[in-house]
Amino acid sequence: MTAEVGPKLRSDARDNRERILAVARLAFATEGVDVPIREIARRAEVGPATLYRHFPTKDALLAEAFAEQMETCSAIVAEGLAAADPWQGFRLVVERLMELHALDRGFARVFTSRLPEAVFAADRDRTLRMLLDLVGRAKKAGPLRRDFVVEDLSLALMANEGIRAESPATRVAASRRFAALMIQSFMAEPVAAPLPPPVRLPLSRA
Amino acid sequence: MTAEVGPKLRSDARDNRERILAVARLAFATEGVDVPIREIARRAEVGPATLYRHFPTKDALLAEAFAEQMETCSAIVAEGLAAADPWQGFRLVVERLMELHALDRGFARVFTSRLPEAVFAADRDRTLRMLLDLVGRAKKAGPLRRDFVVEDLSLALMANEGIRAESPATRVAASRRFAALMIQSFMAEPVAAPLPPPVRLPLSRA
DNA sequence: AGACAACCGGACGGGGTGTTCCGTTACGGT
DNA sequence: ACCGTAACGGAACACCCCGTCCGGTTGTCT
Repeated sequence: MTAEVGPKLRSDARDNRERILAVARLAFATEGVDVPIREIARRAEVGPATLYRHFPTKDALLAEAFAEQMETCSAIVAEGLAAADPWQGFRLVVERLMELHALDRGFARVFTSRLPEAVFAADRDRTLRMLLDLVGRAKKAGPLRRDFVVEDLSLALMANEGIRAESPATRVAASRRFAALMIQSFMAEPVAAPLPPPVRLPLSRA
Repeated sequence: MTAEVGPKLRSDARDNRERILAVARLAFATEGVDVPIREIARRAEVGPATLYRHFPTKDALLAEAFAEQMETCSAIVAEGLAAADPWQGFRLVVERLMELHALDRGFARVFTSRLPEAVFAADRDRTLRMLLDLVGRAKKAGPLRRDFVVEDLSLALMANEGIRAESPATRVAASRRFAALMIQSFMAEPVAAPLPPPVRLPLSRA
């Protein structure tokens, strides 16, 4: 997964490459995908040209930076699929996916778009297929409403992306409550369950 | 509301002003608030300077352009407040607010931000106060869950804003289903109700 | 009809972004 | 220690955005 040693890189080049990726991951996660390339280069103490030599385009950088997050997504769904109770598995998947997306603003954006041309398409489709399986089981087990479709989870993830807040902490808190609400709405024979604490959203500027 | 004749404008100036506003409303609604000023000027067949003479800043244009939408928001809540059944009123408010926000991308953004410095603050607060009243009644009447807070509606509106789609039609359709789901999750003693048709979201680029 | 004020639009300067050119540096094998 | 070459980074390119200034044009009032 994280190997791809490919062509032998010079030591300084390899260092730079990894430093750029680390900086980019942090920046994209906390500030979103709109962080300028130059800024990432600056923080990695590297010239813009160096960055472009390693990643021929911004999409390439995004793809590389989010590869592990994409992997995490698959892992989350796989884990949910492995749960004894399909409904609890589904529920867990929704909660953890939303938390992941709330923690990494950039990844959320990329996941619900098709920014890196088709780099993620395969992974995403694989994940969605697993999810389809899980949904089927959760319906058969009863608690998931029959008219639920996988697209509803995409919808929920997109919606989750709309939640903005000054700090990551409040964003995650808000996202948690939102996830709980969505799960409520996905139940076939719902029973009102307690929610995570409400969050006051102070109308950020962006 | 829509009067404010203020200083007598020359006939051509008044024409331009209204044309700019019409174009701006359309552009902001369909493409969001990030439409460049110059582009709006171009579509209104007017120079940039003319636009700036009428609206000294982009925020001023936004404020003026969305004034009527803001009014509509108040009207929607007022109407919900006037309904015989508070829960039906609340439900209607949620549905209509979300539809309004889905129809007007720019307004949704402005409503959940504080872009025009404090132009909308008063209206928004007034609307929120009415909403608070409605929420109280809907709780007292029973169907609205006790741990619901007004911030949950803000949350839902923000989330609604995250729903992107190529065409306004699919966006509205998706938003409608989303609203139905959210309403489900707001019920104190929920009973699974049928949902609007599911929507396939073809992963737009933006 | 004429004259003045108000209005118009093209052009300007300042700032920001993704991407590329090219002269310089320094790694690493001999 | 040496030197070929991979890798570097600052500057520059092309594009887009905002907000302003200025000389020409047009409406309106006498």
